[in-house]
Amino acid sequence: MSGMNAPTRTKIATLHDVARAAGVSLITASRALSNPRIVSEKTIARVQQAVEATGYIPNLLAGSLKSRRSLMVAGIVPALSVSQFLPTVQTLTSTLSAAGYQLILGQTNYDPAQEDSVLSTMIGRQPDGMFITGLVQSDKARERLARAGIPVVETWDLTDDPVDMVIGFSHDKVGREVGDYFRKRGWEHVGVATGNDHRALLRRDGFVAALGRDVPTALVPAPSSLALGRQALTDLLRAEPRLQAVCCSSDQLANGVLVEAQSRGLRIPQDLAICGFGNADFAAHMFPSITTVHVDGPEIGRRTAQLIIDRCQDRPIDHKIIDMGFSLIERASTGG
Amino acid sequence: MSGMNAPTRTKIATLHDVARAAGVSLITASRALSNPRIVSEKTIARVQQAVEATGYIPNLLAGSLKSRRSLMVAGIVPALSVSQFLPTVQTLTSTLSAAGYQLILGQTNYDPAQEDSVLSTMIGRQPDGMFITGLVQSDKARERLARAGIPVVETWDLTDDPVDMVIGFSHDKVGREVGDYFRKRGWEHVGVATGNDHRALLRRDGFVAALGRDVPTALVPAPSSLALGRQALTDLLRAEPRLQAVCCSSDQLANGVLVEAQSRGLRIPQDLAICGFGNADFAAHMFPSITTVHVDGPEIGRRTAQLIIDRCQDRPIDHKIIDMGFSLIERASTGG
DNA sequence: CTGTTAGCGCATTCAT
DNA sequence: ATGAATGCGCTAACAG
Repeated sequence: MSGMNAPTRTKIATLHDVARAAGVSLITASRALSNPRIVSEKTIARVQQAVEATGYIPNLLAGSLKSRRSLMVAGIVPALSVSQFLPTVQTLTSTLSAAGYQLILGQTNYDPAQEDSVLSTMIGRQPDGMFITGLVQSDKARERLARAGIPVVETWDLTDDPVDMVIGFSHDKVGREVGDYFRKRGWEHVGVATGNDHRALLRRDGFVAALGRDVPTALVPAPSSLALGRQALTDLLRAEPRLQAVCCSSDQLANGVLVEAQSRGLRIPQDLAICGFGNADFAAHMFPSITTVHVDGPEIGRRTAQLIIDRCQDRPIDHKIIDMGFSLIERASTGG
Repeated sequence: MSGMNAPTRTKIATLHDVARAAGVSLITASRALSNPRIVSEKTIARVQQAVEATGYIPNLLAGSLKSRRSLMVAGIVPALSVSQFLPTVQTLTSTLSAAGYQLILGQTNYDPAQEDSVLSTMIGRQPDGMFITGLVQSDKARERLARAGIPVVETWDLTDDPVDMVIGFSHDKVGREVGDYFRKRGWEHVGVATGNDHRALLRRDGFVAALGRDVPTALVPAPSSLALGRQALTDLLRAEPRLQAVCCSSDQLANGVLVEAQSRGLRIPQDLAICGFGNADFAAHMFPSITTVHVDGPEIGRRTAQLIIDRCQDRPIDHKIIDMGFSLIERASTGG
């Protein structure tokens, strides 16, 4: 099996071949496929037949170049493994797909330099719109995006000054609401387990502000995981053996804290209360179920897609800044 | 804020503008950017400066059309939420990215009709290669892929007759190995919790074959989740109250079975043994840790990327069929 | 309803 | 080391 090479690239059918096989002009073949209403039934049938016969698949690169519509939307995520964003990307993809658009995904790995380069490459592919998790930080990137002249939706955060549109919620407010909740429950010895990404740290700041005092914090690298949650609780218990409650920056971390607690024979919530973030699919079904902050990820994806589609079809947009809000869901892990 | 419209699309700089600003010809500007070795330093500097001044971003659509290299690789997954494949897609993306290629993702939602249409659209975008989870089923799709004349890698399964290349493992063998393990452990009352996707069912068939007798089976819709695992155990216990061990088609399901068992006060593994599949990141860190079948997902992604890159650069490929194998990892959930 | 002409932005010839 | 011409495959604009 050594020395094998690529299959011989047989000549690929172009629209030209289809037109010839159908006995019509190039443009008629083109219209029969992309705008059939203005072509006679007979012609359409003959073109369809020619397509079958030749195995023609339209070259979207060429079509997009001429029509200036690529039917692609670029999406930027920190990493695919950040499961937090998956439901959003999922509905984004489906909604776009239903309207004939396709998503091309780029990863930044939480690295600003990569963000800039990925963004440029993406723009170079001439997408009709752009989805971004978080806010675009660098001024250079903001300007490039603005100049691209396409709809851009920043998500999972809020700002008064988006590149174009923004749809998300305030991480500071999330932190404060959880902080208030912890304060009201009267726990004295509280800890935080948080990823080191920008938005998680914003939530932690809000949490601390609402609590009115600093608290022991276990900082773990993003993306977070169950294993990191176990480690975080281990660290927190070392720093504060009397720990009563832990606020986590994700449900994955909360899950890890829960498992580590159970492995130490701690009862949840009597010995240790746990709060997560994100309302992941498993949070409601753990034993005990996990108190968390619900954010409507799927809806963010759906509305982002709709905003982009509307813009592409020149429909007016009502609001450039959309606050999706959030809600604290009290479950068994905090005795709710 | 009503009636807002798209930002006015300012004229976007093309290579023509850059060339004019730099006082060189179009092609010299092109070479300065994409093949700088054959251009004088002075010229390169002037072109770079012109790029900065104009904010030029190359139109990759146009470049790809002419050069017949899009630097894109298409990937097909059942759904992004199938976390099983995420590590593979992750390394695939990174490895491709390091070589200058970008991944465009398509979802089939486990629907053959969607698979065909997504495949065509993908081919139309002129990718330089294609990654597919599972084997391509329909003959039509196989032929289209073959005609596209690009490297195609089917993954996470094996076959003697791939469209082009295949890299994965035998699901039948996985099922048999787990079945043998269960048989040797001497459990009498055994159940299966499985997703209803093709590959999971292949593993179940192997499991049953090795066990030598049929067993109660809880069938859940793909993609599987913790909640579905809880439901599956509930169903299995109703069918067989004396249940001693459960074989699950994913670690997510196994996790759900574990949680449901714990919520019923069952001890793992004394009252119920559990085996998963996939060796998800959390499997080793659960309490108790989950026995599972390890598959090297990241390596599948890496090697797929390498195969595609090698083909694109006309390097010979050693093997078109690569068996990655798998290994049963015995952990606490089966008393290992 | 159908056809002709032109050109999207770039890279691959071939020339110098 | 640089440039002029050509065309990738398709669709928008204007004919008929």
